[in-house]
Amino acid sequence: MGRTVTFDQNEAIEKALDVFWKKGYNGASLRDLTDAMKINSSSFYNTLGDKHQLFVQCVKHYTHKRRVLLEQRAGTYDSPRAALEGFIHDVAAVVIKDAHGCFAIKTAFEVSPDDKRIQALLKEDNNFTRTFLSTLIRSAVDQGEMADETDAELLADYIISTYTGWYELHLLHQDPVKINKLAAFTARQVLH
Amino acid sequence: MGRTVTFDQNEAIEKALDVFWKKGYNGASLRDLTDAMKINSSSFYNTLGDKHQLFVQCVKHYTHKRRVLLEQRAGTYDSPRAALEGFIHDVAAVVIKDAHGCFAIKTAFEVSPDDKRIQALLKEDNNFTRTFLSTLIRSAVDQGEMADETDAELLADYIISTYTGWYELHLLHQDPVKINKLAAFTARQVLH
DNA sequence: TATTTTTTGAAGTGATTGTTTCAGAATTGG
DNA sequence: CCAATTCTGAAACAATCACTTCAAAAAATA
Repeated sequence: MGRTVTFDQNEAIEKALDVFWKKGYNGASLRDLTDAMKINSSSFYNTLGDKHQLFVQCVKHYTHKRRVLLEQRAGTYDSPRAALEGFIHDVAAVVIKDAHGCFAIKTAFEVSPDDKRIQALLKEDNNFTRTFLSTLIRSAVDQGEMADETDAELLADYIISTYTGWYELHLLHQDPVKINKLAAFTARQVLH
Repeated sequence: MGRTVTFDQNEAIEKALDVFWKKGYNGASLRDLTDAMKINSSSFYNTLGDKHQLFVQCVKHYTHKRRVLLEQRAGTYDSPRAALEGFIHDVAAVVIKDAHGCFAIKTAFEVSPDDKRIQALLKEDNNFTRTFLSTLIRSAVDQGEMADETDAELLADYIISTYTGWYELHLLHQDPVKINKLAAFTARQVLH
């Protein structure tokens, strides 16, 4: 047996994600990426493949991390209605925090129309969030916290499409108050 | 006097806009652009400036065109409430039609954090839409078509942020029914 | 039509793109 | 400690990037 790889692959992907997040897929050069990952390009091509494969790994890493976070948070609430309200305000906090917007949304607009591999990953991530929300909504209905005639799927899509817009508004105006107001308004609308 | 420019500058900008719209700022090469515009690169640099100046012109062209269309449509309705409802369904139709999403939103995510010139243009466009909507809402309130306590600014931001998300959903799922359902739901929520 | 002015086409600029090559350093199992 | 194997660093790859140069073609004025 020969020498083993010295650098942490997961750590490298996180560094690369930062670069892609900031500069986008086309805006990030391989030099930007290898500089951030602190590995030589030969090591990169030997282990992680090429630029596109790295990007796929970054998208997977990002969506997986969000998924885990989502499930962790959900467990801390003691009613589905409270979980929904918590979700909406959590999203607002993330929108305000992320300087370059949501990596998934950014990627959806930049590469997804022409890159079916990436599109499939983002679609899957989107479906997960929708299922997560619609399940929560159905539980709330079952427990009498929300009206019986509520369309869970529709309301889930509604919530998702609403907060997507918050990212754009924050990118342009950088006004945290505006985002928080919108979140409060959305919570009121959804939970009436 | 010498020779005059033979190509139509406005037409060239429209062609360039198509390329930027499809490939993004970083994804579009100068070859892509001059090929689409059907002019030589020397003619391009002599008249339109460089890549970034062309992009600025494209953003201006796009936002201006939308602005004109918005004002035209608004005149065809006979009540502010009907105009609001019409606006929401018009947006849904555009979302379904545009293969690569809204150029302004796409650009907001791709370049606006690092390009203050572009950010300012998009912010201005966004402000125009908000003013347009909030004016409409205030008129509706004045005419007794909407509740007195309505926060016009907030509701305008709410509508904008909601339909931004429709673009992303349509990019990923390409499901017109879903978009129309969301539009109908949003109209119901806003106009209750 | 002659002259002046400007545009145009083709080729070429250096820099950067993503990717490869390969010799030598490093680390493993025997 | 040796030999086999694998990783690493630096240099180089062709292709493409945004952009320039310049002579010749074209058109406007006189």
